[in-house]
Amino acid sequence: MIEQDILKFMDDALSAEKSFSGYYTRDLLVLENPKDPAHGDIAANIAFRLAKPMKKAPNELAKQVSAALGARLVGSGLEGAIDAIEPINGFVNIRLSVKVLRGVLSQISDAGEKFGRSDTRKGDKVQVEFVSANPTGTLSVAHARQAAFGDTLASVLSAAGYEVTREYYINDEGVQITILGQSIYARYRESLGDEYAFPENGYKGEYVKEMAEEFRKEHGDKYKQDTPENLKVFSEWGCDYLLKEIKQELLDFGVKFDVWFSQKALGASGKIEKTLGALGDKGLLYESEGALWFKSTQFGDDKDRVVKKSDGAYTYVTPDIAYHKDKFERGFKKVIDILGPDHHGYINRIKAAVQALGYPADAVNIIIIQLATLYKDGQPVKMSTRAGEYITLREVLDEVGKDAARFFFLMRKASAHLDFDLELAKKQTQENPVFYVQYAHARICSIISASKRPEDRICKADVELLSAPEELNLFKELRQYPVAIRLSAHESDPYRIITYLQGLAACFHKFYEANKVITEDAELTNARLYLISCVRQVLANGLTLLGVSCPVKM
RNA sequence: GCGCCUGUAGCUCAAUUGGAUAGAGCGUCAGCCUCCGGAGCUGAAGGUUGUGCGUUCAAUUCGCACCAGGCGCACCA
Repeated sequence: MIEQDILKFMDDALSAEKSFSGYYTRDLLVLENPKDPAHGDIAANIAFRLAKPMKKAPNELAKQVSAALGARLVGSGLEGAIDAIEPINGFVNIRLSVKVLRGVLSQISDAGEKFGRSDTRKGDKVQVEFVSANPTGTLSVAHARQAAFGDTLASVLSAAGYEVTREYYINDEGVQITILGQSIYARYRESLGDEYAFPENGYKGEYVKEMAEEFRKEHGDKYKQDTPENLKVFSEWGCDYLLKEIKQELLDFGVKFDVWFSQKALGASGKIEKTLGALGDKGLLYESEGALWFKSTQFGDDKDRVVKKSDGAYTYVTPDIAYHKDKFERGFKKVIDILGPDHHGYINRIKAAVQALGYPADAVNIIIIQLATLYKDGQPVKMSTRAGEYITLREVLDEVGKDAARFFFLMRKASAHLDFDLELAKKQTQENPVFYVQYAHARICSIISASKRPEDRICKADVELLSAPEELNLFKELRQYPVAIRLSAHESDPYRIITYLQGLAACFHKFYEANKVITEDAELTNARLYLISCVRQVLANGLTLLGVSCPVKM
């Protein structure tokens, strides 16, 4: 990469410069991309950092640095790559040559769908756990955003070179599952024509009635007696039924998990007891008021937590602590938990447990995904969990389709509330950002097809013919794609890919308005077809990362 | 009461993690099709970045205190 070469060149030059000796060190050298094109392609703020210790004006130093670099440019091997090194406002601005900027095209056509990916972290195992909704109902909008986010974050990390596992933790035993079984059972009795009291905290949704109906069709009145054995059958049947539905919904949303991890299996393996044993051996457990407590305050939690209630049952966190221990024992260096905003209070508990078990606190990264508010006709769509009424993932999918849904859920950073305008997501016009980006892709395909030259026959053309301002802008924009991936992985948030794609699409549309691709000039036509096929490749790479399709026609 | 998140143009949001004149889309107003997809493009108007201190050569970004909104604070899951 040219940035690395320039960094090394500058470091060598500045280290050798006598007037800076004693002041300059490598860590002061930071390169950035100026947003104003008048400031060149790469900028260094080194002069500001040297100003204080050297007691000199920044711009004075910027001039000195520029002169020192300029003097060493010839013979450095970079003389063809750098057009200018100039001090402005205390910054040292470097302008790359058109030749270097154009170089991105061959990088793209050589790497193809791998362009933007990196393998520098090969072997770093990362786990992304997300959705993990209790199988007691279908998935909601909140889960939908978590699903889009988790799946795409996993893709981004994988593009950044990590070895990623997507995992879903199934809460397939415990109080909620018992209540689910009771709820189905009650509806089952109703469908058999019996009077039967519906459980107080039961699941009141319509789907429970449908499930009971289904169950009755399968088994008749065979499970009519309300024995504990029979109720267990309802719990297990219901859990399996809903899990199957959840899996299908996620598949339709383009989300596929590598591992479905069962809490029941975790319990059966004895790992929960083993985990408590491990904590006990470290002296981190104590008994009080008939319950067993974990000294989580030793690791930054606000209060100690009960792990075993006075009635002998585990609390919600206990299996989760064992689960996290199991994650690390499976070799994950980094574990990412994606949770809903109702889990704020949970972060410190898990972090405390992870540390107590001997792993660093930052080995687990807990990301809270804020809620999305759906808007219809300019009005927020009411969400209510009471009486089992809520907007489901399925409804959003049916309403706007997979592409728009995924794109919209990812548009904002996870920590921000998201307004999701259902009308806008459906619109096939320029106002709709997902169509704006897809349109650019389709438009390129259309031009290539009109050129009567199949894409696989478009080869490296005479790129020196490409020098229009809009073409230079495209080179610069294309160069930023790997940066967008790197930042996105670093911040653990894919929204930046969306921002990037919107920018690239805009750059392309501007190019299109100003320059005709297919002309009488065969050489220029070739060169421009080559350029737009590179743009298409990068748009496709980005959209694929998001799980959004790349239409050839719209 | 305590904790987390958010506050930027009329609306929805950016701003390369502390950089240069805070940028896009929608909406408003004014333009661009004999032409590869007008599902696009060009221009104008629109700002005390919630408020106040502070740190810094430099603050939308970091710290503190307020203000406003959202969400959490169980021997529930």
